[in-house]
Amino acid sequence: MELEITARRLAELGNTTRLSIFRYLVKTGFEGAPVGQIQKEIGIPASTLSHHINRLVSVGLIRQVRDSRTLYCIPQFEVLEEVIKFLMSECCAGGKCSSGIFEQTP
Amino acid sequence: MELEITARRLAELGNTTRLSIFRYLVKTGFEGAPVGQIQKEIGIPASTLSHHINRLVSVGLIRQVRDSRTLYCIPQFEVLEEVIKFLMSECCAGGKCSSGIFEQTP
DNA sequence: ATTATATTTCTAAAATTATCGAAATATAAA
DNA sequence: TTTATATTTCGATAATTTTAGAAATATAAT
Repeated sequence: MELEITARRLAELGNTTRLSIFRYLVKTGFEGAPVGQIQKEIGIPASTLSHHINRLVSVGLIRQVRDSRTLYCIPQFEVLEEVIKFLMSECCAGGKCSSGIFEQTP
Repeated sequence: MELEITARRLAELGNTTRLSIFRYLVKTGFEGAPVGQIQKEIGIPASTLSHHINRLVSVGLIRQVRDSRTLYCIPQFEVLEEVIKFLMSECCAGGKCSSGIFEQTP
């Protein structure tokens, strides 16, 4: 179950366009950014952008809030954290990582 | 460039079968496991498994070492680390994560 | 040499994803 | 109420991925 949802989230992040979108949103922080602003940044047709944003929303990596005509996309840091945690579990946490830079504080 | 390769790696991890494979290998640690052992664990046809393993190899998440007839698959923790680092950059490192559990040691 | 084991390559079908123009919807401004 | 802005839905096509049986290869054991 957790593996399934994590795989889906990783898959959604595993596309250049979507990773760019998500990264841009992360850069904008907690307020996120309107779809139109993302479009200016990424430079793809609105329908294509909408499709990719929907996929990110579908796995919870983005939440949307409407302010009149403008639809804000807000990155869900907690969800990203869950993904990172999954990747780290049994790896860094288990002391298997070479560098140790991800050692969790006890 | 970094975004491209990271997206490809995320995409490879973003498949239930491959994530299971990779996770199993991570569990086995630095020695990794033979293809046949993975097959017993995951339970899919050899040709399908071979395909998925190849994809993981293609992005560097797995390295293969042959010992006579047996081909060992070894998880590349450093590569996984790179992926995690990318996801964390401008997020946790920038102090945007809610929990702070990923705060890097200064 | 023959047989057994481990794994891959080939091939082909089914499923999913990506792309984008055109039309539709929703909300606000004139 | 007409027009403009912001974004989505529809529909269709191209591209990629997934799946797996059958045949091939590679290496070792008998």
